[in-house]
Amino acid sequence: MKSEDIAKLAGVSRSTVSRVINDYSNVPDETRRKVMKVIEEYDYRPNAFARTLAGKKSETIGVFFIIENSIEGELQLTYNDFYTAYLDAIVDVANQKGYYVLVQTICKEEDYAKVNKAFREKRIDGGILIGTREDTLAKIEIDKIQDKLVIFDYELNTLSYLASTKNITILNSNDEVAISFAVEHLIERGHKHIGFIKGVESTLSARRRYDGFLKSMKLNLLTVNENHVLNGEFDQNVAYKEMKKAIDNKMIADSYICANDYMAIAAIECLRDYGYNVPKDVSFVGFDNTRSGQLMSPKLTTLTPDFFGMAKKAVEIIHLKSNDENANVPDMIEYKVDLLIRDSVENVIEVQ
Amino acid sequence: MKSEDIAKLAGVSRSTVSRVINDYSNVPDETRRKVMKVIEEYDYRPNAFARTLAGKKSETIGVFFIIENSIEGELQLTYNDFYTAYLDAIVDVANQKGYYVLVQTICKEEDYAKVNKAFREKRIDGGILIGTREDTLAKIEIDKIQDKLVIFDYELNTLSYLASTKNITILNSNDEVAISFAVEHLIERGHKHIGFIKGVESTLSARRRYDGFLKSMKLNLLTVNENHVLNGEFDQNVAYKEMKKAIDNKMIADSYICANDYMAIAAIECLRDYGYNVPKDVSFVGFDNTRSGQLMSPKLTTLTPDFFGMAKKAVEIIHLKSNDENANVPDMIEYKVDLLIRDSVENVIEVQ
DNA sequence: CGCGTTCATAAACGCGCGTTTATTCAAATC
DNA sequence: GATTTGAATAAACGCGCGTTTATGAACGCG
Repeated sequence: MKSEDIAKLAGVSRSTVSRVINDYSNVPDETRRKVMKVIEEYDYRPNAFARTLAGKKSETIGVFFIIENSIEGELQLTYNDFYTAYLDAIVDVANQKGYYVLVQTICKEEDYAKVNKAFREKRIDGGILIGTREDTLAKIEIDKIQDKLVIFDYELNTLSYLASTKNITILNSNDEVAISFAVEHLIERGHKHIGFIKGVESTLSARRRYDGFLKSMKLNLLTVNENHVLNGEFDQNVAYKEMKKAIDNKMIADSYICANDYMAIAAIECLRDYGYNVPKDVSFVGFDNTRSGQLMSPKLTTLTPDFFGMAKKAVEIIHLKSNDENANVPDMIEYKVDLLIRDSVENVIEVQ
Repeated sequence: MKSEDIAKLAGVSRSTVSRVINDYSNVPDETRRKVMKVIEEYDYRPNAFARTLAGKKSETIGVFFIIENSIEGELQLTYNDFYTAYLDAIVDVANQKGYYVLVQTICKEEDYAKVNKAFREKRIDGGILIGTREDTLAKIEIDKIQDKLVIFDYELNTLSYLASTKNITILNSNDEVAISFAVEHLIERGHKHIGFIKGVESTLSARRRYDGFLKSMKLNLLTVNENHVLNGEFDQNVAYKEMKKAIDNKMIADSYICANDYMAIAAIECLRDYGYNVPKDVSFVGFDNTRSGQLMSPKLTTLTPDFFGMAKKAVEIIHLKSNDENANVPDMIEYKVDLLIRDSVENVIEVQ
């Protein structure tokens, strides 16, 4: 069933059918109704390939996950809840707006070509990059696709370069403010000796989260004890070992803010293994709002990025830009991260 | 840059370029090299839309998640680890084989039209259905797309109908055998009073897992204590409440096999909340190998479906069928589920 | 009545590529 | 040397649709 068939059945020409489908104004109601009736009767849908070939948008968004240190034969996305959370939100929002979503993972050096390929072969209207690293942009044909790109949580140090020369939109979680929520929450509950478990320092997220911690502590006139800052490298095993060291050295803080949930969970496990009670002895605040943190006991108090907000904005921006070359879109938008209070922070009773 | 440009630059006709690209045999090495050189020099890629329009495959696979009881504004896929695990594996395998992956979620009644739409508009080479329910097939244009469909974990009671009349391939996890692994593992470690936490009875998974439990217990000459069978409905909150009831009635089994990890985690939390130790007092085996089970303490012993195996086969079948109408593909394949022994099962010391 | 105008719509062209058919030219056969 | 054969490749057509251009009918006005 193609538009020509519809035209014949409706007793009009193919171009009239096309005008009806694309909602052009210069077609009388009478004719429009006649054509619509046939279209509905035969449940006709235009071929998306022919449409795109003839110049229409593909109505498809590409989502590219850049995953470092991926392990052959292991699940890549599932390993990090926030990857799937972003994807989940994007699929939901995009589908609502009538967009198709194409998913690709970039694990190896040569996988970067997938981005260009998707833009050229599939004519995707826009691409969302998640997990972008410092050198990522050098590996894709940035000039050709820059104004169709939305990047989540991109590296700060290249940000100024980008904003001034490229037409890319960056959506960032405001990690610094997020951490200040955590610090203030702990202070309200009587904590003073607040520690921090850091992520991989080469990433934007880790740096901003730690910076936010230092700033917020200073602002609240609390000192940071070096021994209470552990380097967990975003890795549960490393976090466990670091916490073990702290236990051995008897240098345990009242509470720890962690750069992600997984490190918090590992540290809590470690403390438990050596006889401590969480949250009674030590309190914890995580980051990312993973399912694991939600299910554990005590339920982890954590900081939750605005997955839906960012996904929605990303789709909107791609929609806007693909329909208007000169659409005015900000270079960068920061998204608020919410504190989700659950059960891993205890009230500290002051000793008089 | 299109094939015509390449043709001019190489001093041949467009059809010769096409023959080179599609690897036809009737083109001399000399000519082939000449054309290839120009193609590489300009990094030319044929337009996928034009190719598909001209009759080639779209080289795209659709993945459809049917999600019941989805909550507006909540993450759909992330809520169930195994959804993302399947997706993860499919993206990985499909990308390796040069396929694009299109993801859609089906939450509402009208979303079922997305399946037909994707097949017609996007000419996807095949579709994978995950979370299929009894009435799903009635809601899609099954006749038109049946031989391009692979279904994961489909309902048993309609299986015979399907296998005989439709050309659909079903990939199932062998849940019954899986549960027998769990039962035998518990027996080996000295458990005799083995309990079970059931899922939603209307689903294939829940039924097969419980059936497997009953059969395996019988086979091993153990009796099932009715009070040790809890109905958790695949829901962590329900599982918690059911376990609470069991505690109140002092009817706690030595160990529980759970129809999914989330119920196991909730039940363990409940026991802990009321002073029991897991695994010392009560042991647990979960199902699905979620990240949460991997991270908790004690690490959950669980049954893990063959995500990669099923994903690989699904992609292979779609590839096969889309290249050979009469390809001989089995109606159903059962996949082995592995027991992943971790720390949530204790050795029971016999009292002499 | 004759001519310019406007509106509805039909016909024609192009999107980029695969494939079928036609053409060319050289080698081989008689 | 004339004719056939075959390989190489150029030209032409179709995939289904959007869009531009052309056509024709209806209308208004002098």
